[in-house]
Amino acid sequence: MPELPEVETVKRGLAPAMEGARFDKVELNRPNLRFPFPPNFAARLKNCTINSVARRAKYLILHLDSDDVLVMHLGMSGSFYVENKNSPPAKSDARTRITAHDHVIFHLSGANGEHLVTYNDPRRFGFMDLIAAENLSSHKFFAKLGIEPTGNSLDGKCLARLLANRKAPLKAALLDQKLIAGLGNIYVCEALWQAGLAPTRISHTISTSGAKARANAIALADAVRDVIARAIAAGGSSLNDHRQTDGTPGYFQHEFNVYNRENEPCRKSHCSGHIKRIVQSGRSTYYCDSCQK
DNA sequence: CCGCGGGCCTGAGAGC
DNA sequence: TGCTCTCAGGCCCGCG
Repeated sequence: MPELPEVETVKRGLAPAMEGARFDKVELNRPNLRFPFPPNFAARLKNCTINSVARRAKYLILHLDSDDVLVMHLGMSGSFYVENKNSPPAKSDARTRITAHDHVIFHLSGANGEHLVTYNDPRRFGFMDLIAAENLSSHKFFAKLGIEPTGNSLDGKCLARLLANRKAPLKAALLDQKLIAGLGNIYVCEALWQAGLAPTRISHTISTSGAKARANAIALADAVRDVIARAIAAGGSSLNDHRQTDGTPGYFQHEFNVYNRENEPCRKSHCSGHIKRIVQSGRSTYYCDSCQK
């Protein structure tokens, strides 16, 4: 599922139930997800209090009152579901019928009440790990991550610097977490369309030298930040697996301009092109070859 | 160092 | 109905 906007949506959904709360019990329904759980996983969490819920790139990070940090990744199909133990869900609740692949259940109690937080992940590409707090920033998950596309720090100049000397097509460069952290297949396609740039274009042609290349860099940086911000505001995109923590889907898929729109008309004003699908580095790319240059 | 392809898993949907 | 095939939002590893 999840790219940055989906993980950010999940983070915001988890925070009210988790921040300040204590793990009363951790149930594991299998020994591993993508990787085995770390040794004594449940015991090391039990009775710990969660100081804060954070996100870096597509990782969820729970800072605890112990020496451990709980790091969680949703992989392709992971989702969390939050229930208040003392107020059962309404009959119309979006999730009640789904129970297969509930691999981890956190039992929590805190100032906002008692909650069950359930992790579900059909494909099990997600994982959970405990990392020593003092080693967090140097850990291999985080040491090489690039800039966050939220806020204002990713501007044209910064982006041009990241793309300098790169021969890979823009699509591959934007997917590289070491350059920009958190973009995935959907939002890269959407940002390139919004910026009017072809996904096949060689990265270093976006640069700080020359007025046109500079304008391209600014347009692309603006498009990346705008797409991510709008997707977060919409609660992310739900194709198959992504759910907000109350079981409802995200809504940004209704705002897709290219993703999953093969053969449909381009939505850029005055463009009469149609959306193409090609494969780059083994992944689908959707774009308009009429207005993306 | 850089860029690419394969593999990890299950499920949904298309085509026969 | 049911089989087989393809594809899916991520990431790591190893190769050239």
